Amino acid sequence: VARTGQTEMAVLGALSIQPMTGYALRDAIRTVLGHFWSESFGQIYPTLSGLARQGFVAKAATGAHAGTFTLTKAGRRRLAELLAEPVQTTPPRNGLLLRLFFGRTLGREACRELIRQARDDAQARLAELDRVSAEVDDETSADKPFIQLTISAGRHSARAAIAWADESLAALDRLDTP
Amino acid sequence: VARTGQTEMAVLGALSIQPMTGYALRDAIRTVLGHFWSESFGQIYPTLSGLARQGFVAKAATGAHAGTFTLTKAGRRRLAELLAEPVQTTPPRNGLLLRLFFGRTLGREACRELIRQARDDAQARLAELDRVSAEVDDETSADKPFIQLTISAGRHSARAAIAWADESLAALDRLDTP
DNA sequence: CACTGCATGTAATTTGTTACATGATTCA
DNA sequence: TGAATCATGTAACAAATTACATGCAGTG
Repeated sequence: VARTGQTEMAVLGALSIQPMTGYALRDAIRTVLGHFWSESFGQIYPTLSGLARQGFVAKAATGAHAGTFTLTKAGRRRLAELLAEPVQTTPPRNGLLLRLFFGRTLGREACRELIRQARDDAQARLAELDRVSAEVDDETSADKPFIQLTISAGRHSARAAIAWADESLAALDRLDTP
Repeated sequence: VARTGQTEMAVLGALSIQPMTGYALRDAIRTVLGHFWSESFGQIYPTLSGLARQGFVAKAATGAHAGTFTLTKAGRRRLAELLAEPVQTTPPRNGLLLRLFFGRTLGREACRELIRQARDDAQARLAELDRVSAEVDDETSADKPFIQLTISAGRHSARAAIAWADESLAALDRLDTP
């Protein structure tokens, strides 16, 4: 069961910021990269084993970081290599829009409910990102400006979703009372 | 090889708007739903066979629509059922943001290039959606308002991407000349 | 000492993509 | 009559999720 470059990139990248155990890695990917990335549980350990076998990461046996996986020189090179590869976009699959497209069959009220739900989700996402952004601003790290870039992307996207939802709810209301 | 509800929904939904051959279906999903949905080639025929076996679609043998797949009564019920199911969101996997997050390793200029690329893509997407929106506005169909909803979502998202890209490029420039 | 969280892994299953294979029809 | 497009499918492969299984360490 070979692993793909995508998962490798996330794992190597996370370890480039800090040595971690597999468990902590999973947690970091969920909480830190969670806004734009995800790895399923069963991916991480096999990927780590593979990377270790190829000499890209090493499990520290001693010292303060005992038990954690560390990026090797070769691993750092491999990461740079992977990052330089062209971005592969995943084919879009938006279940919400698919349902709205067939809104005539689904019914207007159900559509409204879906949109309201999407609006609430976006609102919550935005609040969370605002919180995280402020938190990141307080720490000092060479990665900070890049992290803020990704957070900003999430905020723009959330605000767009909210604006769209409001507009769409109004448009649906106009359908009922022409 | 059982098929999932997601693909079924897209296929039944497309056929609810117009009877089509499998080939046309693939084309319609690519061009009409393409902004927010995709089905790989090898999914459509097996799904159609499955739906036919269950009596949700029928291949018209005669008449003007000979050779096309048509939604049956049961199929229409099944579609309503599927549309009513809760939206399952796919786990996020944004290769662009993953790379930017590790921007320190990737390098500033490479980051800029990625963002410029993303901006161009969004710009092209927006122009295309504007075109499609105007096109849809001209025809008269009961589906029109719902279709416009999905197009509007794409436009909001594209505009957000452009604004984010501009902001981010400026932020990266400020890093170089503090 | 029971419970919670840390830590590591495997197996089964689902899902989806790519590439291949085939034949009919249309059009230049 | 050759090339392109329409049309239908299958097989091999790749990727990812879920659920299962296990053990240790700290703590109330």
